[in-house]
Amino acid sequence: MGQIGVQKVPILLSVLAPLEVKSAEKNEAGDTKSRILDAAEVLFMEHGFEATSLRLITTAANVNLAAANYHFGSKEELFQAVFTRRLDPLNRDRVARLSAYEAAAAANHQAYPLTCEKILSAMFIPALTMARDQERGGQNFLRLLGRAYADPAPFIREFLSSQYAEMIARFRAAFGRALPHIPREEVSWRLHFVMGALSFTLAGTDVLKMIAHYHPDEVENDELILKRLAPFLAAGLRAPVGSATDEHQWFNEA
Amino acid sequence: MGQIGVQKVPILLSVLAPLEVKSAEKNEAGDTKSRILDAAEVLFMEHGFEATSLRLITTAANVNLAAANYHFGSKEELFQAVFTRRLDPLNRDRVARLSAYEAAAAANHQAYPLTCEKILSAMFIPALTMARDQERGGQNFLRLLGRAYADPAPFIREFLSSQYAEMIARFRAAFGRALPHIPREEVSWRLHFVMGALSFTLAGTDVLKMIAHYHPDEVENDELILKRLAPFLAAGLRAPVGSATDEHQWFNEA
DNA sequence: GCTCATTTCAAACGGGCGTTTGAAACGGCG
DNA sequence: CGCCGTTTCAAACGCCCGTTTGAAATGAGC
Repeated sequence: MGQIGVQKVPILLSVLAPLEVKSAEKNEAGDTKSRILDAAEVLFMEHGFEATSLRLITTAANVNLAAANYHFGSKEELFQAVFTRRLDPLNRDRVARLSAYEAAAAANHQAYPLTCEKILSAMFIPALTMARDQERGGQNFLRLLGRAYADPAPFIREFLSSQYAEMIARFRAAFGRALPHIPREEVSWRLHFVMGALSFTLAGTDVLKMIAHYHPDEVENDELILKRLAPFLAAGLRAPVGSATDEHQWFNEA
Repeated sequence: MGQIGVQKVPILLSVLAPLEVKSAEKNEAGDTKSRILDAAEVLFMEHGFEATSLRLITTAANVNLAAANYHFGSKEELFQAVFTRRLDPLNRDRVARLSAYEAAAAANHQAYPLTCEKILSAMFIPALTMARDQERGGQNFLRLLGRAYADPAPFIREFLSSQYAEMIARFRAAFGRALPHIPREEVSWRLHFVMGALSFTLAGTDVLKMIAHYHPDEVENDELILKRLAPFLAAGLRAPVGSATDEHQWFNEA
């Protein structure tokens, strides 16, 4: 009866309790909470937030319907839990990798500042590592992430914004140093475009499958896709900035 | 009683009927069908497909709930009607503009093939014209479009895919001619990235407002944003393709 | 073996959903 | 006017939703 209203109690107690790993006693992998998170990750990715019901999730996870509300409080909090589980470590890895690159470059005076390619690889390699690791969600989570970027629900936007704040600030600063001849504001916009192309690509929007006459084995391999995306983005980041006179070239001719 | 089952009847008859423009006799602009489309366009953009109810739409449009099903058949068909009304003319404009550029360039032998910038402007200018025209949906529709790209609902993906097929084929061919030294498959992927960055940008995902320290007047002005996006994309399209040896530069270093 | 906090469970609650219905209102036309 | 196809309307249908409830099961510690 005392489960709601003190939502974190189950979590805290399971931490304080002695570490009993209990092998795998349930039919599926993991305990109830993990099974819910795993099922929710896949179903949110496939159908979106609104179209995925708690009944669908708990049925797929083979747990009771009420377990979702018991462990996570609400559907929104479950959605956020799905993200924090993966996104927090991912962005920590990205920042750590960028810091490692910068430290190594600072030691070797010639290599500072970092190139755009090097900074992009600090963004991409952790994502690729995750995509290759089925136990960390594989490509499911990256597709979910790409789609969440375009979701209009306010709580999703605010949540992602807060989750990304630190990482974005670090990478904007790095790109600013890599592109000293480009105005800071332009760098900000280009970072925006980079995130857009990246999330759109990771989301795997089959809408535009026809755009790329891909080989079937490629679309299942994020690594090959990102190897195509990275040179594209690096060149865009380094592009000369459009001047006021370019305006006519772009938008005012006959 | 005979309204369902022959969904197009109201449309056909209104065409066959004598042209009575009837000024503006309703309190809001347009007839019932247009008012539903206008309200649906805004609400789908703000909340997405699943989270927008027909009751919300018909209330905002000041029409009876049943009018939505009477005129459009179902919620899905209403959604598609919202898109065809804007997207069909938009993509027709794009293809027509590209054809006009190609015809003009063919007359002037020096200017063939078109530059990437010219091809991109054939994609962007019609979108900008629409964004500036409040009577054609303004920026609302473009944001809706950007978000629909990432929507997982199968009927949305299939619908957009069919709506874009012709335009994409034409532009892929144009980019292929503009970039003869780049493999066709690579061009396809880069067109995919272009569409991603474009739709992500048009969707105006406030999630990443913090990425760009934008001036408030800029975020409301798609024209300025696209002027930043176009040079970025043109440079990416022209980027040297990553070779097998570049692989190590990107993803296998320490 | 009893206690008691934690977790699971079946059932229900209230409400919003897309859609359908049948009657009423409208409007051009013989 | 009376007809009849078209459109509007209030009401309802059946369904699924997120959440809550209170009891049953569980299991470690005294």
